[in-house]
Order: sequence, then C-alpha cells, then structure tokens
Amino acid sequence: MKNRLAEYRKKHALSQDKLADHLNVSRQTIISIEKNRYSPSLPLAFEIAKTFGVLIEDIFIYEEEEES
Amino acid sequence: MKNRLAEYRKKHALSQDKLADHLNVSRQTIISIEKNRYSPSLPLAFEIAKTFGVLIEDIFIYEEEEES
DNA sequence: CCTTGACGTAAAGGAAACTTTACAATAGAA
DNA sequence: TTCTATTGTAAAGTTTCCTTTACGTCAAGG
Repeated sequence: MKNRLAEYRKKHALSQDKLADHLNVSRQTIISIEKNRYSPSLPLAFEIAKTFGVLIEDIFIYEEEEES
Repeated sequence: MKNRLAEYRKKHALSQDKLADHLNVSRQTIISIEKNRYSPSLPLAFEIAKTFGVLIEDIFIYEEEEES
C-alpha cells in the first residue's frame, strides 16, 4: 500500500500537526501513515479523503502485499 | 459507517464462507463486517472492492460517527 | 426423520492501529 | 545566537480488528 498523504497535505499547505488536529488523531498517526508504517483504519481513510475532496483511491494506492 | 457487503456478496452468489476464503480472512470477519460490528482495515476494504469490481465508496458508506 | 449448508452468537487470544509522552534535529526568522 | 515551527524517533499502553474454537438455529433434500 502506497500513499500520497504527504503530497496532498503539502498541496493544501498543512503541517502534520494541523492535519492531525483537523482529523482528530495524533501527530504520530499522521507520521506513521506518511512513513508507511501502517495503513489507516477505513474511517480515518474516509476522513482523509474528505479533507482533500478526493476519493480514498486517489490517496491510497493498493498493491498486493507479501504475507509474513 | 454503513456497508452493502451482504448485498454485493449475494449479488455475486457467494456464501460468507466462500467470500472469506477468497479474501483470506475468517468467516467471523465477514459476519462482523456485514453486521456492522466493526469496519474492515483499509487493505481488506480494497480487497473487497476489488472482488466486486467497484470502488470502496460503493460498498462502504461513510457517515460521521458519534464518539464514545 | 437425519444430514448438510448457510448464517448466527460468544469468548479468549493475537496482531494492527492509535495514543501519549519525551526527546532530537533541522531550518528560518527575530 | 536564540526562538519557534516542523519533522522525526522511540517506547509503553489502549483500542480496534481479526482469528480460532465451539456451539445454536433454521431451511432444504435425502
């Protein structure tokens, strides 16, 4: 799973902190998603997409993941 | 968060068991999502949408949730 | 009847997502 | 230089997602 969160965030001139506030999550969560440490929950993915006025599919690019 | 998983599953003539197998998750997971006990992870949401050839937004309908 | 398939519940345990706190590094502005 | 904003790391704890196991119900077919 790739994502373009940092890209969209910068395009909208938001800091990680401001975005986290807006989404009601911690800054750590934003960092973790941007750095691809994990995927957001589906509700959070919806909130993110809504924030930028796009589809979930525009920000999050799904690719088969290798299983552990 | 509403979802139309059961609807899409039936439209494709799949049992919960077959769908679970196809998605590599347990039948409990399918039941829990259909019965709205929780939302799927984003990767699973992608797999589900892919299975039915639609967008995540077609199956999962986001609505502001009341916070505990 | 009895069996089988499909759907449902419950509970305990593990894994993934998210929080809070604390601290470090850099860049730009005063 | 010093201050502030921004991004980053790490660790410990909670909540949500998902698994496994076991069992209950109902309908359809033998």
